[in-house]
Amino acid sequence: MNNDGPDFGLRALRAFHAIVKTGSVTAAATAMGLTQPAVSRLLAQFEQTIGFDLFYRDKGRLVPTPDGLLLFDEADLALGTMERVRALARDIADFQVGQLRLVAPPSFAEGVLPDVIDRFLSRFPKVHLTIDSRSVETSKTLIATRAVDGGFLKLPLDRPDLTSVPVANSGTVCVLPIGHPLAARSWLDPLSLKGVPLVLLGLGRLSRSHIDAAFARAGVRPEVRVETHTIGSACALATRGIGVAIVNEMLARSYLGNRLLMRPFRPDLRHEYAFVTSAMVAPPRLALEFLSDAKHYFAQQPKDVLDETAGSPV
Amino acid sequence: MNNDGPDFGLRALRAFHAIVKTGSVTAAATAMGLTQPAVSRLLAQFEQTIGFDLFYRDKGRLVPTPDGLLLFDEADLALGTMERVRALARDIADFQVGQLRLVAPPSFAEGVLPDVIDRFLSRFPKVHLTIDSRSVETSKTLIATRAVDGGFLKLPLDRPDLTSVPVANSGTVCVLPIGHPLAARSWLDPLSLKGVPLVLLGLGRLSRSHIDAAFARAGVRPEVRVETHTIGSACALATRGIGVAIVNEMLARSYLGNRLLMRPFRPDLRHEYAFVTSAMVAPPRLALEFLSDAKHYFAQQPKDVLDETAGSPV
DNA sequence: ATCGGTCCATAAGAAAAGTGTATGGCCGTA
DNA sequence: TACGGCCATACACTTTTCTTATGGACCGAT
Repeated sequence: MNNDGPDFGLRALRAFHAIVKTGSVTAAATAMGLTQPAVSRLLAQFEQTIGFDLFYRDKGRLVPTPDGLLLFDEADLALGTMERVRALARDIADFQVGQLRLVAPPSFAEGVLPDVIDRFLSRFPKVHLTIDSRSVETSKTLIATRAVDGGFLKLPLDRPDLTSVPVANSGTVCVLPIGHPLAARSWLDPLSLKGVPLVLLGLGRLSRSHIDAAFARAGVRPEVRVETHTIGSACALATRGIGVAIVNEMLARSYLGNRLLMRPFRPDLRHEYAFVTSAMVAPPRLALEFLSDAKHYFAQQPKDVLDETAGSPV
Repeated sequence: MNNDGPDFGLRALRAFHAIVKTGSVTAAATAMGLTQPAVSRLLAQFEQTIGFDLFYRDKGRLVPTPDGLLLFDEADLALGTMERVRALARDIADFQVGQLRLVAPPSFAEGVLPDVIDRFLSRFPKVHLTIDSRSVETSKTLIATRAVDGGFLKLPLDRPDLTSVPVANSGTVCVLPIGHPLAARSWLDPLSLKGVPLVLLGLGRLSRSHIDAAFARAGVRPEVRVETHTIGSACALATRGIGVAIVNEMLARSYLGNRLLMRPFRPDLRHEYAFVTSAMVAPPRLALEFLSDAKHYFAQQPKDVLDETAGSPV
């Protein structure tokens, strides 16, 4: 590196600065939280290092030399920027600055995340938060490559380069408009849905195959009226009476409005979501903080509509 | 002072900076002239001080975290300004920057100083040099109050707040045009100057009273044709045959040209000049350097015209 | 003039920080 | 599997830096 020129410590420069500012070694010492001899030595050593006197010793008092004043201006600047480094380090440590990039499924981002985000941002107002919605595979790649800091994905995960922490566990419900004949039942199963127009989503996704399997086991052919891809649209269709939507309960709640209601679907198909980060390295601290908020949020959410309506049908 | 925030050393910051720049602890260590464990420790300690990780430990390699990169930019700046402080300190030590303000009598500044200045400035090209000519009293005050760093004054000095170092010792000569009748003599005294038109200077100054006293002792009334105030003008008058000038020999040399010559004046009235600084504090280093050049200059000047023409008259 | 207070410098021992050598773990590659 | 590069830790040693104690110089006041 640059090895020319005198090499002095930060403390020495600070001592010099403080002496000029306060006008005496003693005052500088108290200002720095040191004893007077310590500062005296610091100064003496600093002067010896740079090779010229910073102060006249005038009857025991220190008076800056022209050289000293010349150096002081520059030292003032340098200490200022050092102070900025310290301040920045503190801010980073306190999450006063920073950036967090996450991915989450659209329904997750629309439904449950806003509350978590609200809490998170109130804790870290200065943090820049980004939440994208991508396809599942893209999300996994983004997380694994650390193009984003983390994200919410549905379990199970098939990739070893991802680390997951389960945060939410939801059942499956049927969403139907108020007044629908089946609304009288406290729960629904494939048999009870025989011939009933359905709105299903996620053709090709794992959760969808579970539904299909449940119907198959019951010997019922599902009357799929519409295939869609977001819970929001499925609920919108259900609202208009186009069909009964069979969806993730937790995510459906946000879209119920006042014209829809839920009834548990049986068998109990579970949807488990996890906060996922790259397995390569430790997740960013902000990601952990966000995860903490997410856990907190889910911890105080009603577990399941099944719990609320536990009991026998009608 | 500001005691909040993490306090880390310059070495730690430099180590962090070097690691990011070189990409590895090992490379940073060689760049800093340290061993790898030393830098490793420095980094570990730095991270502990600021409270968050600067690098991912990815399979044994260090990869900067976003936080680390954030801090790096600021650290880069700070180290840059620290480098500027070091450079300035070095320049000050090497007299690559600085200012020297002196005072000197006009004839001094015109006659002998240019050579000294030449030498001084060739040694310290970047130094800003100021030389003023003021009245003797003003000069003393300027020096004593350190409004200027030093100056050349004629001895003796009557003030205890000034420190003087004799640098030049000159005799008194008569300056007369070539072909003047008295040029035949190898020296002149009041008696030989009886009735000869004279050009004298410094009415009221100490040296003038010495000349008057010499004439008085010889019982000769000086035939003063012109009173003037600078040696330059006295010589100019002498050139035109207006009168014989009795002046400081050393200072007169610069004004002789090719139409004047000097003859020692007897009695031998000495003019002693000293480099004067404030007695309150040590003189600035640049003043001492200038003094050194002045001494060097006078050391290789012919001592006195008396020495050259030592011998008997005619 | 002497005394008390202030200020700076130095000495000496103690505490802290920094450094080098040695060593071990981890990973990628031959 | 062995080797080489990289990082972290352990331990002993050196250097720096701190505090306490002390002395000298100066100023103002009694």
